[in-house]
Amino acid sequence: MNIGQASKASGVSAKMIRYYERIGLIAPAARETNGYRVYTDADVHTLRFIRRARDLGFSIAQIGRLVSLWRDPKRSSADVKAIAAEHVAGLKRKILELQTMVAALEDLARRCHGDHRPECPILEDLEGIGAPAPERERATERARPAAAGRARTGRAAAGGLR
Amino acid sequence: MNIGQASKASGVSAKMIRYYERIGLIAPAARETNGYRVYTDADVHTLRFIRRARDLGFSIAQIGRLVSLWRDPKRSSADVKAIAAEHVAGLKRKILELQTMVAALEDLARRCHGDHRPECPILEDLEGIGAPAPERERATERARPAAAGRARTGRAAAGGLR
DNA sequence: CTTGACATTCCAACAGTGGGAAGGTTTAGC
DNA sequence: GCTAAACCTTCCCACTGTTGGAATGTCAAG
Repeated sequence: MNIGQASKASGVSAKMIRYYERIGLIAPAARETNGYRVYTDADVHTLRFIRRARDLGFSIAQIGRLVSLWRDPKRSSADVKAIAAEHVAGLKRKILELQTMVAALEDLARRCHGDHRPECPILEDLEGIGAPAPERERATERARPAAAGRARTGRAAAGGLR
Repeated sequence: MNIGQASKASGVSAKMIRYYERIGLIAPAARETNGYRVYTDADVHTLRFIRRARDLGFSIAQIGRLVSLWRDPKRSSADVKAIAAEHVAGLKRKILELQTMVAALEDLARRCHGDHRPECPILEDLEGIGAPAPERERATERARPAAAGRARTGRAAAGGLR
């Protein structure tokens, strides 16, 4: 089976299959004399596993661990469950973060007339009008009780969630 | 004011300030004779605006539009509101996507013993045991009613959501 | 033999952000 | 006046995944 067939059969694009091979998530495929990669049904099975795991939002690193466990007959289901739990925790953190944004935005949007006039509570909020205290160094010293800091850090980390 | 002070005053890292300048989100800063960037209070104000917008999850592109509107005295609040609404819609889509994952994962985790034994419903799901039909081209033809397709596309796009 | 559908590799881009190197400046202390 | 620390500058790389394209090679059908 060529990469195109494996792609169709697994739902993973050929580009991604090559990428997964390159980063070591899957073993290098065998090659035909012409250099074409060859795939077996077992390979497709693995690719489908990966595809499904990606659909569930697991990171590549987590999928690597899941695949190892999957291949290991002596695995403990506890180890699998731990990875899932870790991932769920990350998802929930992310969801909360997004929900916080939605709540703030919907509140602002509700108060915005949304007409031809320029006055707009959304811009006023971004501008910092409604901020707790108007001191000069507000942005750093600000009351934002660690929420700001975590939002920052969380952003990079959360973006890395996937 | 040097970039370091502007960074502290705005809560935007110096790295990011330079980056925002490079991609054109903010105008190139004036330079001192030594080549150092100089910032005014107005610049810091803009940076704080951007910072707050990032905290609310707006993309750089959206922030660019928001800043333009902010600067435009003849703006319509409707335009601002539309950007916010667009963003909220994206956030909600993302939240739903993540919640769907959480629901599936929690269901699987609930059914997983999580002990020393290898049997694991989580791996079985990933493997495709519970899949609707075992035909060869399941993954592509699959009933996954556009949810998979959107998840795929949505992933790149959603990753790009913020 | 040509054409089209494959395959290959390599390079770039996306969104943001952090890290660091290699170099120039300024400032404070001595 | 010298030195060290704390700045600043530019440039390149990394991350996460995924897609796109270019340049080139191969195979099958007409």
